[in-house]
Amino acid sequence: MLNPSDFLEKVEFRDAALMSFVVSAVIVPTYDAVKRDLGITRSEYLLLMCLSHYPVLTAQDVSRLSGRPRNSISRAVHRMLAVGHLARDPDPTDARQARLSITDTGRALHQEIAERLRLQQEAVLSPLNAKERATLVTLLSKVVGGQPSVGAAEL
Amino acid sequence: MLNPSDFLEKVEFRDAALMSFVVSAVIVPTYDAVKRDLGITRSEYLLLMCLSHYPVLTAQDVSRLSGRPRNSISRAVHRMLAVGHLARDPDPTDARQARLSITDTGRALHQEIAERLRLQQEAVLSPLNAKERATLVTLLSKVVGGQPSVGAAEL
DNA sequence: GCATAATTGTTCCACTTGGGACGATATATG
DNA sequence: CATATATCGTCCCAAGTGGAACAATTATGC
Repeated sequence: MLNPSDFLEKVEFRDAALMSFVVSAVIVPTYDAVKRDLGITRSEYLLLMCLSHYPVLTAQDVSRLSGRPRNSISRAVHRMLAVGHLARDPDPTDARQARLSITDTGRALHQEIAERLRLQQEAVLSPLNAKERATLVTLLSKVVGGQPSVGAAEL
Repeated sequence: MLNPSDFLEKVEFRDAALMSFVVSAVIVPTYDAVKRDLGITRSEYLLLMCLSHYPVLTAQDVSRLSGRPRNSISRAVHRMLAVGHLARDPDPTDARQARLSITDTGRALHQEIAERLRLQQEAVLSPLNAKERATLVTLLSKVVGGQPSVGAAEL
């Protein structure tokens, strides 16, 4: 029977394909489960994640951090506002932008999702021991640090 | 100014995020350019890639190899047939399925796209020397080989 | 052998996505 | 100070996506 991983021995850009395979193994099943169980889309989670790590951001900030277009963030903001995971206050110094911050329920939701992703990451990377794991992170960090212009991760 | 890579030091699943960042740096700009210059979508390229590595496949085979749903493959097959990058012959032993194969122009197109991806991969991974590169591949292969059930890479 | 189940490829449709344009506001320039 | 330019958030719309149902065909079970 044909298998998706058969490709990894043939593809012309094997290193990237291997990494993509590993990333997908972490993210895809987890997001499917998150969407099914919690009703949260990827854009919405990215929004919560951004606000979990920065106390106040504008929608534009989130767009730049996450690499998603502004209209996607705008939609996510409205949904998260409607369910109370977000607070929005007008910026007193600039009426164009609004100051977004996460609520307690939003933070709890983020932690639940992040924990799922972390657990799946541990499961996928379990074939590596601690030293190998450290080496992997070192190498990846070196690659990221060497990029001239930075895009965004497709989390 | 906020930067997408700021996240990589904060995110709860850093290893996967680092890998995702690197994969995106290879794939996203290249596919954008391929779509702009050559008018080929990701599903269509995946179809050509599958058929470049296997002489004859059914649409179902391509679906399983690429991890895309069958209707996406069906659409891609029709488009690639229309522009002559694909040939389709009925299977004499099973009238349900059709035998797909790539044409010379399709193969040339695949090679053009694969070369672009390979070049971008080399640029992104250029911070690593040959030994580091080999270590990275070894570690990634170990991870992939240790997965109990295999999904698909999001190429 | 015949009814039932499974498989292939396709079509339909609801949903998501992101580019472009827009009004409102802020900044830069002359 | 006035006008042009830039930025923020939003809305509209075309394009892409994948789930579900479907007809045609093949495999399976009794």
